[in-house]
Amino acid sequence: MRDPPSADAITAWARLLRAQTVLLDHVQVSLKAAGLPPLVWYDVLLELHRARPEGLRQYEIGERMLLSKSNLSRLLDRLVARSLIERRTCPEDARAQVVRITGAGHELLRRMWPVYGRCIRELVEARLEPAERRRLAELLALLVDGRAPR
Amino acid sequence: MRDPPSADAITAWARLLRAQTVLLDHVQVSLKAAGLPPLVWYDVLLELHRARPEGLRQYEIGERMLLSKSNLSRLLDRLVARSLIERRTCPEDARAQVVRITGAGHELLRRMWPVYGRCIRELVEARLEPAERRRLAELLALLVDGRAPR
DNA sequence: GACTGATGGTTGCAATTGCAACTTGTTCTG
DNA sequence: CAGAACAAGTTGCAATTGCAACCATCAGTC
Repeated sequence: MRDPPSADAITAWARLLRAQTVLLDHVQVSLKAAGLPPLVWYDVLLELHRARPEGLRQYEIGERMLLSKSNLSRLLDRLVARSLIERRTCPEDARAQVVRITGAGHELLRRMWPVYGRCIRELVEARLEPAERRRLAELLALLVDGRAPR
Repeated sequence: MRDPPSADAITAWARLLRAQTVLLDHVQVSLKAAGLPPLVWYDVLLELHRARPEGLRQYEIGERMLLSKSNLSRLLDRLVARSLIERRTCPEDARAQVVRITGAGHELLRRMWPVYGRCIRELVEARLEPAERRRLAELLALLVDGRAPR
């Protein structure tokens, strides 16, 4: 190839993929072992928790979480089926749905957090010193947002 | 929860998830836009390329890539169907399959690399200084392997 | 106000994935 | 060496995902 990436860029990339796969896998397995739903449910509910009390429109959730809209639509169906969220048509825009978290949704967040939090302690806190964690977070932010003045 | 993870651990974790999602998505979209197969094909072929000339047993590929065996079995079916790899029964163990990359497999690696490599340049090399890339790689390695003396 | 193009969301369909059961062959134990 | 436990892969089935077509509504233009 014309201008191949530098070796250290490739290494960083490879390790990013690997780290994410390994750690995420650990979390998913832990959740499943505890009889809890998949992580993406937690993420959705957490977004909705943060967006209280107004809730979010579906496309806003999709943007934040980088989920395709069809995927999201059916994911929300499942959450509605368990009464973890409620979907109601938006007063200002009849096409749109406004999504809100329910009491049961909060309850599930509360039950998932101990397992999820423990994973974060084991996987991140136990393996990196505070300064290292901060540095890692900083570098990952650069990776996502570039050096743009935000 | 009893002993919640520190804020910086949570931030680092959240950014890791986000970084991986955003960057990986970019790569997948680029590959698709170029009419190329998904990244996991590349990864498998690359493992097999590295393992020349003997090839690998299926479970070895599974271990390296953290793929479930049923998933892997069918993924390899697809690669065989395109003649990118060949599967033949292992002489020492009649249960096992030995997998090798073919000429067409190498050819596909060669065609995917420009697109993949460009992504790495854009996503990693362009956004982090060399020292930052090395530091990131270092921290991610700690995250995966712990501080164990390797 | 009717027409055109964009937007928010859903749905049908095909491809991928995960789980559990199964097949075949190996290894261990007595 | 028989029998039990185990390991490598495959397969059936259900759940999830992605893509494209679609429906309904909204916004802009004339």
